[in-house]
Amino acid sequence: MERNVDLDGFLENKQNFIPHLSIDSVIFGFHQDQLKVLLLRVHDSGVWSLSGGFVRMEEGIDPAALRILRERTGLENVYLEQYHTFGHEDRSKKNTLADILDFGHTEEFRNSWLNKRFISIGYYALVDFSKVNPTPDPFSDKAEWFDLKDLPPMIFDHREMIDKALESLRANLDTKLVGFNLLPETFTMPELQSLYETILGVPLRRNNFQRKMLGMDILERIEKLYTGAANKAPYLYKFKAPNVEAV
Amino acid sequence: MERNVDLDGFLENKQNFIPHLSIDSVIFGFHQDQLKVLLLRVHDSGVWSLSGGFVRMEEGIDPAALRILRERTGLENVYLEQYHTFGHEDRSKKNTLADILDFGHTEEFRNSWLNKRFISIGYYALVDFSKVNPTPDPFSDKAEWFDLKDLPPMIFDHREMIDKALESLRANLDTKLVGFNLLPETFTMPELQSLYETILGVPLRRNNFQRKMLGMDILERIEKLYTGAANKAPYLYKFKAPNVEAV
DNA sequence: GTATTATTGTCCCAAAATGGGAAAATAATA
DNA sequence: TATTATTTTCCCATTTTGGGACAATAATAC
Repeated sequence: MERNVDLDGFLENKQNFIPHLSIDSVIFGFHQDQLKVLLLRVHDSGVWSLSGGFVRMEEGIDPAALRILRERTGLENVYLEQYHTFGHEDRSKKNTLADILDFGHTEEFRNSWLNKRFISIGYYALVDFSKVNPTPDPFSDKAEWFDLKDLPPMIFDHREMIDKALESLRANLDTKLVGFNLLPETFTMPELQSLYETILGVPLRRNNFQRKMLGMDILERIEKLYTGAANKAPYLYKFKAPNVEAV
Repeated sequence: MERNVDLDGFLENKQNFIPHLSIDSVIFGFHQDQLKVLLLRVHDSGVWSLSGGFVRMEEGIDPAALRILRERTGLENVYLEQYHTFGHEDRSKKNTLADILDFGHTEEFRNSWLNKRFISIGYYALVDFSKVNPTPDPFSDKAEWFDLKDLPPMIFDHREMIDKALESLRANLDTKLVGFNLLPETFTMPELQSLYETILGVPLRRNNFQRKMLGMDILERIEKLYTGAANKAPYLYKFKAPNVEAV
């Protein structure tokens, strides 16, 4: 079965990437009170992967991660954080690309640098869901958001990479005040609370949550009110400090 | 100037290491109320480095880090934690080995895989100072403990690697109860407090520190008392949970 | 208009955790 | 037996957190 997958120069590593080393990013978004991750479907398969890529010989790893992210989302300024490097000896031995992609030049692929053992540097990105333009890469034919609680089969160890990214995000949520990067410019207090509840996986109390957030003096209350329903309209807030600092 | 530095097979990568990828470990110890790091002196130079090494083609990165650690300290079971991967494009362009080591086969070295750009996975280890047997590696002629507040000139970006490791250690100190790995089996409360004060860099209150530690129900009080001076002898404690869990 | 309903925003008090001073205990020495 | 230095415990004031109740308000129902 011949599939028209264009790996322009990839198989021969014409772009001069560092061998055995990759970058994978868990792209988090928040939509309809759910935490989402952007995944790529490996060509004509039921197997999905994180947004990944390789590091050029003269390129820093942070710039490489940002470049890859730009290509998958269209976004220039994203909050990005390196959280763990995955290097178990057989992390890429299950659900390998060679197993999934059986297009024409299979033999060429199996022997190429792409089919070797890889150590992958894990990043997670926090983006404004509505601003993302999901774009597949040469290994995939589709880019789609998935609910974190309903993930599809995934390539390699990408499932564990997501789990660990969520763990890191949780740990950083309070200390680094990082959640705002998942929301649009302005938001209501219930929206912010829902975000925190979803990430942490626990319900929080309205009154105490509001007290804590306002007490930190990081929110600016926009005077205008929100369009609404048959009840009191919530205020809109914006985050005082500019979003996006990490990396 | 010809120096007798034996890099048996290193220059030609006979051991089949993954190119462009290294591991560096910040080995922390605690001695005389000071936080120490174990450093290696690059052959006949005033420049020092962390304990580092490379990953074999079929070897996981955690086992590789443990192997390197074993070679430098003689210890089998050490608390080891991966904290950050350093991959700035010119992180290895200052104080390079080629600059420092000017032994006979300089030309061979300059052209070898060792003199290329490296991405380094950073670990930190917490060890019982008294149990370590410091041992240099093929690139160094001396292994020595340094006070964290009095570090010598260091190769590459190893100084920043230490700074960032300390940052991570501080962040993990309370949540992961990791400090006990720096002490011997049994210790007194003032010793434990001194450890915390030294790592965190702030003075703590005796009474409240003790309340907090005892309140967590992780310490077992050994009934025997400590040999002493002209005052009340402190109790000895031991950590209930077995040390060494990470990695 | 007035009452109703569903939320949001605010207030208050009890419980728990923390800061910080002082007293009790004790091992050696004078 | 008193003194000294240090460890351990106790206690109270302050701050933070948990949790219930009430006031405010935007649309709808009457």
